[in-house]
Amino acid sequence: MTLRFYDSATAEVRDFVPLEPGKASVYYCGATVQGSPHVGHVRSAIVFDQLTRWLQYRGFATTVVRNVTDVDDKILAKSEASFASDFVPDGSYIPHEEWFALAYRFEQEFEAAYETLGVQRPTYEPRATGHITEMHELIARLIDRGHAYPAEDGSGDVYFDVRSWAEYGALTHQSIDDMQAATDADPRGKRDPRDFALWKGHKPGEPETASWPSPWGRGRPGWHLECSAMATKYLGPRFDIHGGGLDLRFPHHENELAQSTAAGDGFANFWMHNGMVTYEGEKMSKSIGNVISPAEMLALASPRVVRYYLGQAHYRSVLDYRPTSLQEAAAAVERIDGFIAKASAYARKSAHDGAGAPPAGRVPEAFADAMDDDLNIPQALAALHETVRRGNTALAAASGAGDPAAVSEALSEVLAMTAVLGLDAAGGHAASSADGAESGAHRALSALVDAQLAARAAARAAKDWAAADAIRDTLAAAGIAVEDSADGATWALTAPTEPRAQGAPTNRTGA
RNA sequence: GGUGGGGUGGCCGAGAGGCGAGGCAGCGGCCUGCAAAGCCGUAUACGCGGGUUCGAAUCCCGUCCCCACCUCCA
Repeated sequence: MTLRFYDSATAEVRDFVPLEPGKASVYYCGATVQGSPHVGHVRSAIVFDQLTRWLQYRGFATTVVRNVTDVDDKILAKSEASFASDFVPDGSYIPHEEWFALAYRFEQEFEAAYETLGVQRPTYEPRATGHITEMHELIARLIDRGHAYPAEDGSGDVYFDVRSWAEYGALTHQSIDDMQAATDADPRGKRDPRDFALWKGHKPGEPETASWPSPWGRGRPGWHLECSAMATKYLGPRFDIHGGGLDLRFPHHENELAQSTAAGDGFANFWMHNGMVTYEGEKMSKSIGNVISPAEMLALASPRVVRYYLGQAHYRSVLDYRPTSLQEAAAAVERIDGFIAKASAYARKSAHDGAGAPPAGRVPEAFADAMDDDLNIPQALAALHETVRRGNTALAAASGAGDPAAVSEALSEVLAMTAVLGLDAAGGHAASSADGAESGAHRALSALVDAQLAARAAARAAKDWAAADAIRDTLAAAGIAVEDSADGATWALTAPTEPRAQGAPTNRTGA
């Protein structure tokens, strides 16, 4: 099967033919760093990380650009509020914080969340404030071509002239005349209420530090412009894929497309949009307040489980979060990890030459076909679980004599699949407690548990079942699960997912 | 008003004219001292009403409901 993606602009699945053979260029919208990340941001990053990893697996030299919007109305407003006399710190915002300090602080929070959840760093991660000159050049081109104009009210704003561009609305298949007039449309110096700001004139009261000189007066960038300027700077006037959340399709991406194509650039060949995350059927949104932070999720489950959960649905569908969601994901992850741990141990044992566990190999054909088909992750996961089952069967068959070849093959395939899914990267390291995790505390615990298991083995040998079971129960109560196998007992810490996580996150705001 | 996405078994979640993806939970079995883990088996599922067809969850007509975007949002 050839690699195909759904293109939002044409509303169809098309073969992916890169502009340059063997290469792929991807731009996806990162965050406006005006607050802490929430799961929607992280889902989007995971989706495009999966895309990146799959392009890389398919052999494309992939260049990925993700922007940081580090100046905008909200960042300035949050900063301004932090200086107000009646400002109340709420845990996320602190008093007297300059806008650039606030933006950078949240940028680092985003980076930490991405890192924890195994999102590969993009090739480039440009900030809007670092590309003012490129934006000016783009604005000048648009004015020259008759698609932009300085505000007629002397505000210093520069607007894109939507009526001058017949293709405006092409991305979302809307015509300007059918669009509902925005309730807060501020006509100011606009020729049409749909015209959007490329450049925002500096206003009295706004910090001087958030303004830059320009041919149209001091000011700062309009939101949409930065993406056009930075995408074309790093990827060229035409590139392969532009991504982002579905809610960015309009107006953000529509405006990007309009300004770039009106300026004469080809811009994106494919538009890919990930679906929203909902909370029990309702969209998570800052304005509604029903958001769950990645931090809250990570308090309930390991990074690996959170990554699995956020990445398990098809990227275009809605992902609905419920209080039981993470437990369900944890069960699936434990099944996968259980196989990896057992198969790795088996491979080390059976490899008399000390070769150890096999490295990640090729992905099964069924998995590859699913991924090629517009990143059909749910179907790819079916292939993953089938391989795990096959591997477990091989392990069971091996308990007598063995089927090391089959175990080794399944393990290498499973490792390849988890690598493509980014599960191996989440949390910084694999979750297997059988090896790794060589902290002092772990060593100490290991010694204590091994002693307990030795005592239990002795009790079992003496057929003192009561004593043996008492030891197992004690360990279980401490969060240590014991598993017997043909060659002795193994133990593992019970996954951190709280079995009683029935209630909604307690610090859910609103409602 | 305009644009787009949905309603699949107890739950999550694929599929898109004929073989009941996969996971979780449940039930039966194997294994186990008992468990756990693992393996095998196990479901009159496709919002509702019509229609087309040898055959429809998938196509057509009608109908009900949900969600998103059109305003900052991943």
